[in-house]
Amino acid sequence: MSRVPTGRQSDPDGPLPTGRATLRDVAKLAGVSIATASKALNDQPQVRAETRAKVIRAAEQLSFSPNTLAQGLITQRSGTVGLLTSDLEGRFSIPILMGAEDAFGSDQTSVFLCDARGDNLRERHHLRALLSRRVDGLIVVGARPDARPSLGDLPVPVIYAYAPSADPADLSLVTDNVGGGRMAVDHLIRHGRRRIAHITGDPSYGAAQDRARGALDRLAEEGLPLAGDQVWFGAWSEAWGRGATRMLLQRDPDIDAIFAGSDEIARGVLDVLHQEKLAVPTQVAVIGFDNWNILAVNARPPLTTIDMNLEELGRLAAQRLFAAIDGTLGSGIETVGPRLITRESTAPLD
Amino acid sequence: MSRVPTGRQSDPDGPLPTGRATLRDVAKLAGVSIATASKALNDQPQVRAETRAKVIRAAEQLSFSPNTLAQGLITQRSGTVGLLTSDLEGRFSIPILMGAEDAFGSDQTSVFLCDARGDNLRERHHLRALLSRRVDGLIVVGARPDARPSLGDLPVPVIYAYAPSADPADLSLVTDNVGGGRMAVDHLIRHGRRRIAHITGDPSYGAAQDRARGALDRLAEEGLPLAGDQVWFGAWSEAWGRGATRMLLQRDPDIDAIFAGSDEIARGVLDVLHQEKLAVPTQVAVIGFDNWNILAVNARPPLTTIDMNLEELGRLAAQRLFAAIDGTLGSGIETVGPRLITRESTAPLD
DNA sequence: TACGTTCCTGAAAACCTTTTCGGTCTTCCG
DNA sequence: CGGAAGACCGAAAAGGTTTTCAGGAACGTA
Repeated sequence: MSRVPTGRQSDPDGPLPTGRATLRDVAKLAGVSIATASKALNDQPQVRAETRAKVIRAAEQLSFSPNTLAQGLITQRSGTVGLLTSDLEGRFSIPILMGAEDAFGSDQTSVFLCDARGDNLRERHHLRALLSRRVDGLIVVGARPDARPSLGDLPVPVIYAYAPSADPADLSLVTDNVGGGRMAVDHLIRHGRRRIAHITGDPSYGAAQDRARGALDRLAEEGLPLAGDQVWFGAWSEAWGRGATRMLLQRDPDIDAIFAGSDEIARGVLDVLHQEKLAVPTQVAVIGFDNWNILAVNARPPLTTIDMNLEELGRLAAQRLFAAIDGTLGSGIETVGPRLITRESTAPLD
Repeated sequence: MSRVPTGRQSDPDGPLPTGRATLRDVAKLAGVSIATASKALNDQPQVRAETRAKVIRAAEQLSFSPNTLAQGLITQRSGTVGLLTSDLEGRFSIPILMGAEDAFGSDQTSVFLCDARGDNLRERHHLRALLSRRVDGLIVVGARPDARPSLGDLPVPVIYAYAPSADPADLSLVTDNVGGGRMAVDHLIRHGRRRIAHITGDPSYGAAQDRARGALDRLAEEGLPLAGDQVWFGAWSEAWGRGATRMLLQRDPDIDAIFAGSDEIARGVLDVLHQEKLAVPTQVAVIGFDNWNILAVNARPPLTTIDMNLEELGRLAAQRLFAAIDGTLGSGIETVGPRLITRESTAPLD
């Protein structure tokens, strides 16, 4: 049974609009006025069932599809939002984007994607264009999880995702890196590991600091020392994972677990452990961070890791934005909890 | 020196619109009619310089930004295009998207991003929504580089990128996999390799077949046999790369180069070569395919690979689309040539 | 038959901009 | 000084839809 597109909604079963029929055409074909046609298609009550059926049939015949531009003009709502990102190629904006796309039903809201490529000027360009297009709201995804400058006062609600706004009056949604670090170490401890080291990336990243802090907190609670005497900060690369692991093993050959600050680093760690004939996970357990599938699943053995729940973050951003479009927007920083993905690189110690 | 937004263009130096001023407001403030205001801001000639200045000043004061919806309604051109993809998480749509975004100047055209997640119904949903939004054109990015069903006749031009349309009346832009395979083997031959093997992915992928064909063609030209007696088809994974390499070495320990059908596979190949104490590139050269940075750059040693030039493909798609919006669209399949990225995993044999 | 309800329908305004076309004012030439 | 040409400006229509409000038809009741 096939219905006609009504207002914003649309019926996937109907034929695709091949022409450019307008409401006027539908009305003429149905023998009613434009006003009646509109009401019939939008489920307004003041139209007789028989008339409605006539209109619907006409709309189907012409495969009418309402002009959203005109609707937006009159309702003062375009049904679009802008997603302004700074690192499309990076792996962070994509899951967020998917989560957001998911949360806005496809026929309710469409997403304009803009990549500023880290360039401030380009960001302003995009912003101008989006506002000109009368987007109903904006999601800003930063390149790295550290505070970024606020866009200031805009005529539409803005949500900062992944990278929080520097202005506490804005609403930001970020991942809980402290909790993630804690969760990683907790998992290792539960599996009987006692000599846990931590190799991570660029110390200028708040995320690196936060994950380390979470890890140290959890160790402290358990009265355990950090193996290797220090947090091994470096770079977010496999090469650093390899180098740090070598140094670490030299200083402290007795470790039984390594918490890597990213899956990339974890790959380097695994590589050197193999070289040194240390069995994973039986002798040394390894846990990564990010759940970057291509790296984690293909690792040898597949990598236990912390997933930052970025899709969830995107979904949440969309929901908050949606709520804010009518009502008023909150402020401050909200965090999204991480999730442990267990694979084979960690296992209970016998 | 600061100019006001004029028509479609906008000035990044100007203040961001904080309010919702309309042309009427600008006209009133400037003491002219709406028509004159419009003409002044759009660089129409029939307005005195002095008047124009007045209007521009007023527009600046109100930080006016024209309502693109209204413009679209009247010009019958929304200044938007839809990008309909099936694998956002995959690595293929992103570069294409970036190329396309790049080619459409940000203030000329904005991109609606829709991910159908491989679901046909969802694709039709998105399509309906996009047509309702009166996009000026459509780029369809398939999930894998094999022919996909055509969307049929639509009121806007459509370009199929990466995965060609099954209907030859459509215009498709794809990468040249045969050329890529040829280029990879050519590179190895030029570096003095004579015993070249090929390990690749799922044989049901046209891309796997095409790359293999290109490789074999080039070998034949040189009168060289394929080392390992066969093309090693399997899966697009590191694990297969590892497994195939082991089998290959058993059958033919004397190879001096391996062409991997993807960077993922190449990583598996490298892994086993290390285990077997075969030096790369001095004893065995390895070349990958895709130039997937995270895998290729971090490899040990960094991986020479074939880049499919996907950004270029996206840029080209945007250009073709742009041209088609006024004129008429071509048809058939156009290919984009690949590019060799030389890193350290291949080197001349002494 | 006249009148008050109830139910439907349609005319028209509104959203914001672009563009055409007619009108006014200046200027210059004869 | 009269008139033509040119420069500049504004009224109005158009684009496609939603929504308000007034009017018409059918019906029941007195």
